[in-house]
Amino acid sequence: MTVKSLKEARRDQILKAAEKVFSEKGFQNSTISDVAKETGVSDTTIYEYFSSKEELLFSIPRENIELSKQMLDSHLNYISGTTNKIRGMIYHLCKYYQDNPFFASISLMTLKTNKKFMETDTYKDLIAYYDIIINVIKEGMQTGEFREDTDPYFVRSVILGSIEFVVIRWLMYNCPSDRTQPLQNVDPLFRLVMNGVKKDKGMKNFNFRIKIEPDEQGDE
Amino acid sequence: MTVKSLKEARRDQILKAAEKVFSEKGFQNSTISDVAKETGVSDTTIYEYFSSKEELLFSIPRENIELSKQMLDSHLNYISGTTNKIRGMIYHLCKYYQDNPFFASISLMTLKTNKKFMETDTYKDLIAYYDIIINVIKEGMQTGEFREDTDPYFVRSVILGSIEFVVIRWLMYNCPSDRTQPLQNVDPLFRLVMNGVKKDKGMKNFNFRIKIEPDEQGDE
Amino acid sequence: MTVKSLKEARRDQILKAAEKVFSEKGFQNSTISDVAKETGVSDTTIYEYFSSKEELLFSIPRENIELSKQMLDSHLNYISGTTNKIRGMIYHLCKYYQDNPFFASISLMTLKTNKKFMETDTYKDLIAYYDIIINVIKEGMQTGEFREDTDPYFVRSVILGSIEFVVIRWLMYNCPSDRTQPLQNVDPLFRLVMNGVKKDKGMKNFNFRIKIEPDEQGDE
Amino acid sequence: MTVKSLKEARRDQILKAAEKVFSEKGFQNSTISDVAKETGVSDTTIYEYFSSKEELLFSIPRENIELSKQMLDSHLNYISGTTNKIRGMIYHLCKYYQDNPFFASISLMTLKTNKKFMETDTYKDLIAYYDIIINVIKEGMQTGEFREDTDPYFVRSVILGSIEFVVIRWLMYNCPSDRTQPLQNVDPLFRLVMNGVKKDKGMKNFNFRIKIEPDEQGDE
DNA sequence: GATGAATGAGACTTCATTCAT
DNA sequence: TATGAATGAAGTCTCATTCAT
Repeated sequence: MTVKSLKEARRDQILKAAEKVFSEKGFQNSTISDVAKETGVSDTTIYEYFSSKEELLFSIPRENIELSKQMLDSHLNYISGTTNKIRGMIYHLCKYYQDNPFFASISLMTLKTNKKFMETDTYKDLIAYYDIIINVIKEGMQTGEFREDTDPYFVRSVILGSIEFVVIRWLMYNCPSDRTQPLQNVDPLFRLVMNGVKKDKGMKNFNFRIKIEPDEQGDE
Repeated sequence: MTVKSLKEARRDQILKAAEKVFSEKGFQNSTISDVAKETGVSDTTIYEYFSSKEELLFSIPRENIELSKQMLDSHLNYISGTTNKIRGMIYHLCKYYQDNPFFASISLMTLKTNKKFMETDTYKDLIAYYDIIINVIKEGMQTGEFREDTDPYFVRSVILGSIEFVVIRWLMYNCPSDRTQPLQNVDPLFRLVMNGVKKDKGMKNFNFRIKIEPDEQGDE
Repeated sequence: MTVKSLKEARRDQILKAAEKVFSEKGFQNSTISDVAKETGVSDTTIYEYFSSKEELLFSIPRENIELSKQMLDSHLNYISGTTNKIRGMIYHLCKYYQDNPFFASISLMTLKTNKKFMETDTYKDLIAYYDIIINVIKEGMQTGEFREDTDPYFVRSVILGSIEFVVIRWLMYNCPSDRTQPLQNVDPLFRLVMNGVKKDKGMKNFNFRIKIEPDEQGDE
Repeated sequence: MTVKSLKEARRDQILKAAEKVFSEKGFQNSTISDVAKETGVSDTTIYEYFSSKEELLFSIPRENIELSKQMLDSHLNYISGTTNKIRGMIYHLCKYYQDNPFFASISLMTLKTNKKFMETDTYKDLIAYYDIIINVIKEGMQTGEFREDTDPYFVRSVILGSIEFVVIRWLMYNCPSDRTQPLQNVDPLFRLVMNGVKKDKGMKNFNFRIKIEPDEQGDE
């Protein structure tokens, strides 16, 4: 248990305010002054904690990523079986975005297409974070749960792409509490992915040969 | 065959230049002056053709969408069977982005998250464009090719989300000519989606007999 | 009877259009393009007739002044007696402004405070025009109708100042057809001015003796 | 005695500078940069105190009107009799313009014909200010000093119109220290107005009968 | 530690005006 | 004669950032 220094607390306040402001108005349309007002301090104070507007932006995901990663790790420990882990990951990603729309907005709508962000350490953390998915898929391939010809990177792209797509849509329509919520897509996505990667049960549990014989009556 | 007026030709020049500039530097980091230089005209001339920087931005996708739609329609005419049409669409979307990376960049990295763009007619055209996918999927469900419990909107999200994800990645790494190219994902994506929506061929479309024989040699 | 050449006719069209446009939007807020549109020609055509926007502005009063002067001269010929002439002039000034609000607006709201206009020949014409008032007053002083200590320039300032004041007010409220119309002020102003300049009829023109007798009946 | 904050002092500096600059070059021909240079600050600083060039313009009259009103009120307290008050007002108006030619210029040559200014609160204050004249005239009518058929609004128009006319002339010729100075017109204007509104002393103070007898010697 | 005050840099946009057809 | 096309010059305004208190 860490007692946060005042300095840290103030820093967090600013980060939360920036997350909100940037998320609502967009990074480019937000001013330091907006963030300062939201925080309740003066413009100058922002610069006591962050050297530039951009650094402030890039600081936002750091803790979110760490937190999300911790949560996911913790949950995966409860889960055995790669199939179940895949679902756990999909669920967690959707849930984290849904519970943190400000972060989702900044992450998916600002940082994702920011080349400078790609050069930060935080981006490397993000990449590392997403490697969990790769690892789980590879694990599934090794245990024989998943097909050998699975391309883990492609599968990850489908998972992340689909989730990000629905989250962005949801954000663009101001996060309605309806069936377009991210979490609604968990099981459909899980099933689709599993269909793609899982070995056919029948194929898996039995070794057999098939001889297909023309069916006399045919059926188009 | 239409002869373009000088005015139209100049307008197209500016659009092409803007597409390039906005794509390379990002919309917010580009200036009208940059576009003017790229076009080879003065700043003022830009305003003779577009009333504002934003209008210039929003004008970029219009023709791309029309063209892409025409091409897709034209190709789909050659294809029978919804399954094949799905592949045709995935192929076309990937190909159009891959062949037009400037447009891809603006479309996916700037406009996709721009709320004002959502209010334009062009956005409505885009929505209408993407409805093709819905219609094909529904068609497949009606003909019995696809499962009745398919959610066309979800499937479309997966298709578009996955494609957009890999295209953005590719763009962020400056469009390398390697296996990360969008078109590389066509068949994996097609197969994954088909696995999810297709009725089991064996179970449905054919009547056949299976003779299961003990496998002497084992099976890898 | 002069037959106006096409050139002259076109020039007049432009002048009328400019008068309207400048009057409605103000000179500074009007563009050459506005005038061109109002005239129904291209921007460039304006420059065929006037070398600059300012020259166009300064050309507007010329004909108005000439016309107004002709009309006034013509009317004054019908009038004998300086007193009546004063009224004629006040009437004419009010009437011309009331009948030509576009001209009034440009004259009183734009040109009156434009130092460059003071250097034009048209301005000299205007000065000459207003000298009519001086001359009439001086004439009245010579004939003994007006007091010898009258300051013609001051009187003219009162006449013009009062008229311009009420015209500007009327223009600022968009020329309502009510009692604030310029012509409503003709007689009040005439009377006031006459009170100030006329020799006291009783005191001056006649010698008489007064016998003051107690008033038996009282007098309210 | 109020100690002005630095902020207020700086604001006043800017206002004074703007008054001078706008007055000398005209509002439209002046730039924010001109005002900034005259103040001795950067362009941006102007915007710290005024949100736009127009707001800066509209802020100029506020304090002048307040000050002028205070001065007039204070002086009127020393004066008894509406006749004397009328003179006091004419004197004050002329004097304030003469002592504050920058303000006079902006007020009479820029704001007077600016429709947007008419929508400001400051304009309402101005209207209220000028109502003093109306009230004094009405007072004079009630006390019987002025004629019952006096139109207070017309009289005010004459007073203001005449003063504004001579002030503008004086300003247009760069405020010479000669007989064209506004204050030179105080008594002529006062006399003229009084002639128009005052009841004839003789008529008022005495009741008498006049017998007019022919004068044997004749006169003039 | 916090901030009030100030600013440099630069962007978008407007418009009078010219040139070649 | 008329104009379509183009532009140079300039101005307002914004904002991230710094400095001195």
